Amino acid sequence: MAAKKQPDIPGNRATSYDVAHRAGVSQSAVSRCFKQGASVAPRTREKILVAARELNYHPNAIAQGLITRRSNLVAIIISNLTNLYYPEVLAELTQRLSAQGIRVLLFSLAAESDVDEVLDQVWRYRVDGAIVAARLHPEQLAAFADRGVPVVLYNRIGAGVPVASVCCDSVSGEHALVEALVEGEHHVFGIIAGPADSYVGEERVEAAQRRLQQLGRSCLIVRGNFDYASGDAGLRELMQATSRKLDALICANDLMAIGAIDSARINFGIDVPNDLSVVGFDGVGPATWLAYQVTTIRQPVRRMTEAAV
Amino acid sequence: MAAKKQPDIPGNRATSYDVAHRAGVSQSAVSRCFKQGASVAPRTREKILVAARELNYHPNAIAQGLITRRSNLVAIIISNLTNLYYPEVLAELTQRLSAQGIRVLLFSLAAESDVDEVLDQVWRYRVDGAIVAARLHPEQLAAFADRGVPVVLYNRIGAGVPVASVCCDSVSGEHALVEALVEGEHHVFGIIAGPADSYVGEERVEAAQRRLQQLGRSCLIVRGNFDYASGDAGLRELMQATSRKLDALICANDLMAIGAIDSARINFGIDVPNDLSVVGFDGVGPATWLAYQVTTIRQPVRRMTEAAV
DNA sequence: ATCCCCTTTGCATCCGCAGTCATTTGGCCT
DNA sequence: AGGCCAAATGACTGCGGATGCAAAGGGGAT
Repeated sequence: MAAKKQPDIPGNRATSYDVAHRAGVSQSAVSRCFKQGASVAPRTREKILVAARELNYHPNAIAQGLITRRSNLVAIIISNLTNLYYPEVLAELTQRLSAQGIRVLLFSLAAESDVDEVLDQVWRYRVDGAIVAARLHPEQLAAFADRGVPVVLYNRIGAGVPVASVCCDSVSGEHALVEALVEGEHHVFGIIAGPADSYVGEERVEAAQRRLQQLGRSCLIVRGNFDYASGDAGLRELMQATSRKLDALICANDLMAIGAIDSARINFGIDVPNDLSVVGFDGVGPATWLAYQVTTIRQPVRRMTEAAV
Repeated sequence: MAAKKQPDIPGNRATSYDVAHRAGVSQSAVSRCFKQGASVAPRTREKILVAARELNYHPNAIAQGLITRRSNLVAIIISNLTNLYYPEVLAELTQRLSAQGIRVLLFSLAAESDVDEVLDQVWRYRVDGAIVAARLHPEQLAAFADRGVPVVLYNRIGAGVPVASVCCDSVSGEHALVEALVEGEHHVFGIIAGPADSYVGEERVEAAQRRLQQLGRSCLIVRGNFDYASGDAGLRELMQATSRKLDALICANDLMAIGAIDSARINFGIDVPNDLSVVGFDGVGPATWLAYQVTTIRQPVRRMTEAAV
């Protein structure tokens, strides 16, 4: 008479015991039934599944995580999601991880200094791994190692610490871009680099610069910070710095390339791409828009994420 | 002698018992120490905190979740992250929720049909709430209610079911846009709508259309599906359908507006904005780029997310 | 029919922590 | 010094499910 549990009250979810009771078996049987590969008689399994459906039972992942010590969670830490490039990566990652039965715990940083707070949370949730697209101090990286949490750095590299990381092959990508430009009879080269502390930015620029030298070309370099506005700013700087007519521009990422193109057309009346060729790097969506058609190296998002998994 | 636990082995994390033992207190004390508002003597707290730091102890959120029945997790379900508009929202949301001590479990859908799989996971993790920017069947919505999981629909609305949702005030936004266009001496109006099953899309278009009628203007409407390509396609359709010179174009979102602008310039040689005014809706980043300067209503992301929390 | 072996099943225990209750401690007043 | 009350602390249980182990069941071969 005194029903301790009222199955109709919202939030009072069925447990494996409830299912077991209803199916007339033990809790272990229910547990085994939901763990594939376990030995359960077809008849029993059927009974249990029916009972589970009737009670609307879903195994409690929290409890599972507690006992198995596997949360099936990975943390994804991204410094600034508005980067235009990350959303694509993120979508790809979450879907791919989902397919593996792994859930994504997302963290996004308002400021780089928040990393420590975020990491605290990461530890608490006992994640099985982490994918990081943000700057990490060596000691933060070491913290992952201490706790046995696999980390994959995305387009970053560990400063002196051995750590897994997936990066696109910036070097050969830039080489290809430079070669294409040189073959296209371009002569006055400009480069808009990324911020000095960006690993990929530096790598790309260095690669481009080296190749240009090998091919006997020189170039001007200015710095941006990967956003749209710094494409504009970078172009202005370059225009001021050179007296000769700039006809090839290499940008460390697509967004700056787009900014530079817009600026060239609007502020300087330059005909892109006829009078000035602009190349970027990333292959983000907008680069393919009619107005831009930036030549760019599309980062192999798919393969990169696969490797990350 | 026989150390059962070797604290140095990675992955073997300290528990509250370990901390208690080291600090010479009971496990309860440790627990209380990390729960603010509990009564712990300052001296004891100090001892515990020292021990915790030495052992690198972080409370296990999984175990906490199991016993308190609060996971401190919210699910965020987004159908297509590449929408350009969502990343901004997502970043804002994660940061805001983090500030509240709530973590984000991210799900992204490859296809609308995957919703049920995703929901299964959502139930398993016993999330405390969910924010959904995807189409949900009424029965799916009902499932949330059954389980007592608060849902917030983002720019969607429940089909006949009462449910919390945050939306931007599309109606007055569109009214304002239309009025601005009419005052600007525009005469031939075109509208590129969203897909028929998009709630916000329809709402925006209807609002614009109604206002145009009130002001004695008529317009042509074609459909798109919110992406860049359909801005181009929509414009082509409109150009074909009307003999008079189109001079005002209203798009249901920014991305289509951008697509239309590019198409107008490149495929039709139209001078935007001098010969054709284009307005959008969203206020996504690229809309503010030099080349576009789309007039748009910026959705109040900040306030919307706050409301969602 | 008997025996044997393999598949099913149930029991008991543990994962790490929060909260309940009973006990102890310490401060303070008379 | 004795007594009293509130604050501080510890033993204990349970959240929901996984898993080792022993017991029970079923089928075939002899």
